[in-house]
Amino acid sequence: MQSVGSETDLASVESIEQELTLLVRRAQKVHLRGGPTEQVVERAAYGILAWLHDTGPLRSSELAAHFHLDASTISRQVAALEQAGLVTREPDADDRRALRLRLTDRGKKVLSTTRAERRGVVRELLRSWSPEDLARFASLLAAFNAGLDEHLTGDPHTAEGGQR
Amino acid sequence: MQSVGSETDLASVESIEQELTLLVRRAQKVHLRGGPTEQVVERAAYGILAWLHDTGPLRSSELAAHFHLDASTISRQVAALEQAGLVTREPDADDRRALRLRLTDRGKKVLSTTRAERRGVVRELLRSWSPEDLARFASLLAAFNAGLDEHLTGDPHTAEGGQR
DNA sequence: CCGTTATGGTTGGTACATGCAATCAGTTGG
DNA sequence: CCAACTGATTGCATGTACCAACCATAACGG
Repeated sequence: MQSVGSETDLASVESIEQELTLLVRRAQKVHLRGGPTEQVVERAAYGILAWLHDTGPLRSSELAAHFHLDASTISRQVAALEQAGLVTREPDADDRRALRLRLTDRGKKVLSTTRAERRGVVRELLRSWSPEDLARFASLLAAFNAGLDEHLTGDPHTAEGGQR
Repeated sequence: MQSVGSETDLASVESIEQELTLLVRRAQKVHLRGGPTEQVVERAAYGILAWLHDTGPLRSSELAAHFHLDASTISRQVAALEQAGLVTREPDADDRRALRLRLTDRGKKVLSTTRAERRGVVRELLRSWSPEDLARFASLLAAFNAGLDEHLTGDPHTAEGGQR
């Protein structure tokens, strides 16, 4: 048998599964205001603003692919963001069905304050961590996300218990 | 000043915040059936079953405290679990207002298959990781969760940007 | 040129997750 | 015994998400 995985590995996997379950449940509560006088940015909207900011104008479909969400979900969230004046939907010259989403100045400002606040919470949470652990955690999280992305992108069934 | 945090640390924090945002969004999709012929266990219900199994009979309020959720949320989810025959609500002898929640045999069976399936996905996702990284990720996640727990338990406001 | 099929996006309907406010029942301490 | 408290449930509102149906435009094939 090729690299069975020691008992220790299994214990790690079990522990990771457990902690992830808890994390996903609890982390949603760390939901923040867009700043002192700013409007609230929905948890879902924050991710969109951030990704739009970091990667430039995108189409709805590209956002949906990034988050592995249904197009309709993105559509509604984007509609809300536009309503709030945080993004604009410009017709795409190349394809008149499509729209390019772009942050407004207001959107950039709201993202910036919200992001600062969220980073502040994370920094506070990790206040006592060593720089090495911080760096490790960052890189392990990124690796995990990459694996998750692949898992969700590829065949959505291969990764079962084993046989089947 | 005490350990200002180097630029590298800041970059790690930013990266961690980013990855967590994505993780929380994406990880919810890894939602599984309770087994081949078993009923579906809601994402929320899985956590309850698992915690109940691992720590023995609990009250609703204790579950709510563990997950940092409102009592009403737990109440509904527990009602659904009872409906499905996965847990029982036994009157508590000490306090007749309270109920002790206990897994049924069926609940244990469903948990066991669901958990196996989830662990299978995680194992698959982490297939290529070194044992060291697995162990590190497990322990860092646990530490992060502990910090999160503390943050949510304690004053829900102290962890702002910094001064204030 | 049209049909046919494919693609980008929106809208209707539905389900789950969650919080707050109100309520009920039982407990505790004057 | 009454007041204040606590465990739990229920009503109501909101956010997140999916699927199915739909509209508009594109891309192809006669």
